[in-house]
Amino acid sequence: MKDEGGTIGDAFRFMTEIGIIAQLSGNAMEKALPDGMTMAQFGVLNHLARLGGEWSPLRLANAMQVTKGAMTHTVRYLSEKGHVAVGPDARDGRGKLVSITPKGLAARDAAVAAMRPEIEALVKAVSPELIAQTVPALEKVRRYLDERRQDRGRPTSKVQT
Amino acid sequence: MKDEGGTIGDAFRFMTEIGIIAQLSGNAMEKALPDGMTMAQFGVLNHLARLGGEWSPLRLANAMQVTKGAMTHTVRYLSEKGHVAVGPDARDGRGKLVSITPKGLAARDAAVAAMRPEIEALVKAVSPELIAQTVPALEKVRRYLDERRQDRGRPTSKVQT
DNA sequence: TGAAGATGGTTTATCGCTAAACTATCTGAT
DNA sequence: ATCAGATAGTTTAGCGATAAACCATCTTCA
Repeated sequence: MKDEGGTIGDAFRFMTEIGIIAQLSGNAMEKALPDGMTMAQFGVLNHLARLGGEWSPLRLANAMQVTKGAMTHTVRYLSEKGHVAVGPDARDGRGKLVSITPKGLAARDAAVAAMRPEIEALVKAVSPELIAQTVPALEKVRRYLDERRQDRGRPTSKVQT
Repeated sequence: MKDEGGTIGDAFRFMTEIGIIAQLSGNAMEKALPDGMTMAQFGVLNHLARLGGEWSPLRLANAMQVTKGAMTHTVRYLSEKGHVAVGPDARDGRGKLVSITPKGLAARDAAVAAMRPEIEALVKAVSPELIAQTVPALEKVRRYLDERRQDRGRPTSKVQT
């Protein structure tokens, strides 16, 4: 690297740290979550709990930023556990509609409660201000990467949260 | 969440963004990398290229923050491609020693060259200062998580870069 | 010296993700 | 009205990761 220590080097460090944090934190959270719930499952459950309504698998996949194949798997799992209800879309014979069940809502609340102490410990140890200040920068990077992805991949429609 | 919008909420956003960025950026990099090289393989190759010498798989696993089982797989793959040489450890009949080959060095250099334009575009689009300023906070979070991991998991020895 | 426990590495089971191929249905243009 | 192309969802193959079980070897200590 002829830029050693410069902006490229910083970006490299940035991405390395991001990767490790994602892995370690996801792992720590999954250990804390009840009933062997995974972060992928929690993400969908939390999304449905916060926004409510009926979502097609594809819309969920876009919101979670994963492929539709991955969402097929996650939805099936949640459905088997009774955490979401899956039905046909009356207006579109190809489509399905997913909504959270009371059991799913309870599981989501339990998951949030289980993660809270872990997150509180992290925030306290690292400094609440530091974390809060970092969020805008992360959002900017995420938005950039998301736009690039739309360009390169197939036109899977815009992400609509 | 009774803390909606507070420090817990910030931490939650923080981790969500981190997770998405890790996934999208890792994915973008792997698309740019030559010969179907993955980030896991590049990580090991880059590590060996920068620090040199002979490394046991376990030490590599600690440096990359993955389990030894994962490293077994990555090392075997790199070895099959001729990017690393794997031999027995003369001082320890159980151990192995891994070192980078000239071919591996060349592959690593090609990988760095392939990633550079992607990273430059990201840095330019997001702001070099913003990224550089974020790194220390990320390092602090990563260190915290790493320490927690040592506590919880089996005592796999300290990480020694 | 000899047995118990620690440690390095591999393997297997399970889950997550992507990419790409495939089915079924919808839409739009002629 | 029909047919080509777009779109929703599933499936399969392949890689990454963890956790846990399992060998082989090393270390320690009584």
